[in-house]
Amino acid sequence: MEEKDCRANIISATTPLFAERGLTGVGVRELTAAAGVNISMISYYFGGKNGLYAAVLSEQFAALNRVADLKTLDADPMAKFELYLRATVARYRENPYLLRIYASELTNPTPFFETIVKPAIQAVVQLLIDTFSEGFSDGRFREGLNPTDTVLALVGMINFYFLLEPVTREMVDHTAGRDEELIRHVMDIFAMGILK
Amino acid sequence: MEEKDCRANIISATTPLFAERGLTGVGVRELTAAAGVNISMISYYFGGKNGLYAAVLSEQFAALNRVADLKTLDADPMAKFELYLRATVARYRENPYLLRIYASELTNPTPFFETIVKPAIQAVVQLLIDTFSEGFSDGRFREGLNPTDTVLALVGMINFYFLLEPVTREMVDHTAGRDEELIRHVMDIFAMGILK
DNA sequence: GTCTATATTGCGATAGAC
DNA sequence: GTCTATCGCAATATAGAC
Repeated sequence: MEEKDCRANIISATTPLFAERGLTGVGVRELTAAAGVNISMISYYFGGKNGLYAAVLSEQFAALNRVADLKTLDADPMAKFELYLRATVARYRENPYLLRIYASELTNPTPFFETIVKPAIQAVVQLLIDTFSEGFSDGRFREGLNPTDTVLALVGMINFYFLLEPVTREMVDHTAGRDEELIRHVMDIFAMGILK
Repeated sequence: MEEKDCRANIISATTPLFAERGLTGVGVRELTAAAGVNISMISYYFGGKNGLYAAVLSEQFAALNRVADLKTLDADPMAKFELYLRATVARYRENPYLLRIYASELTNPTPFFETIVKPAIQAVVQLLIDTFSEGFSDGRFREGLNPTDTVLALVGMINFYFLLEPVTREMVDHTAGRDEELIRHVMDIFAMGILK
């Protein structure tokens, strides 16, 4: 296998293992077996298990950075919030491992939390706060709302819904077919909750 | 140290380590060093590291089971939702490690997820769904609301707020002094979002 | 009940052959 | 660039002394 393919192949084959068991929960032998490569390839391409994990993390959070496209968009704040919801749901569908790695870094941070994870999430939250402030100064939202709390409420509704999937699997339909209903439902509560 | 004290001491001293680094992220040497006991005490009292972790998990989720008190309470649904919020916030203040272990089990489940974690969370969610249904059949809530989605929105707003603390620490005051404002804010959005 | 000492296994990393 | 073989270390667990 040539270099570029091999590197990418190792990353994609090991992402599910890191997502399900964490950095410390999986060993290099299992990682390389899943990728179908020799054990020494991890050191060769990534300088070690931690280096491979950092590469996995970078790839995952690159997807999150695309939310920044909202900034350049010319739309009113509520439409932007809805686009955020849609982008979030779409991202979790395209990439079923992102949320696990995301939440795993929040609860059991590795050395890469500060450099890769935290800045990426902060950028999204800040973008949403700016969006809220825009609508607030236009007088669209109720008085007395705290921008950060409001934004974190929206972020929490959608993310925790997916995070709880292992627990609520038997209580609610988690297939993509219901995504549209979910988005509408969250937007519904949020809009009624904050609009004048 | 006598038996009962020693057992309890090991559990309380190792809970922070398990919470911050996960079951696989910490070794028995470090665990026993933190508790100030000999390495063999883990096998003696708990039959091994996994047994200790299970004991830690049981203790943590016992706190969660106290939410079931809501069931016997004679109050209207919105008051019950507010009590759920208050109980949740109080629980995370009393026990700063519960949420991390909780979320860690959601993302990187151990063998104890199915037996200890999942049933405890399901009971809380089901209780809130029943509370919602009660208010819905009394005609208090807007038509078109899905009970499960609505309840998960509430659960997500409060839990994800705390989960994001490592990221939002510099953006928002996370001290207990602001808890009352947070609860009021979440209840505000939720009530406006679902009431007729 | 608590200790030391050790058995056993698995880990991550790499030297060196090809 | 990819392999085998192995090094050095840390892991969990426990036997057996006290």
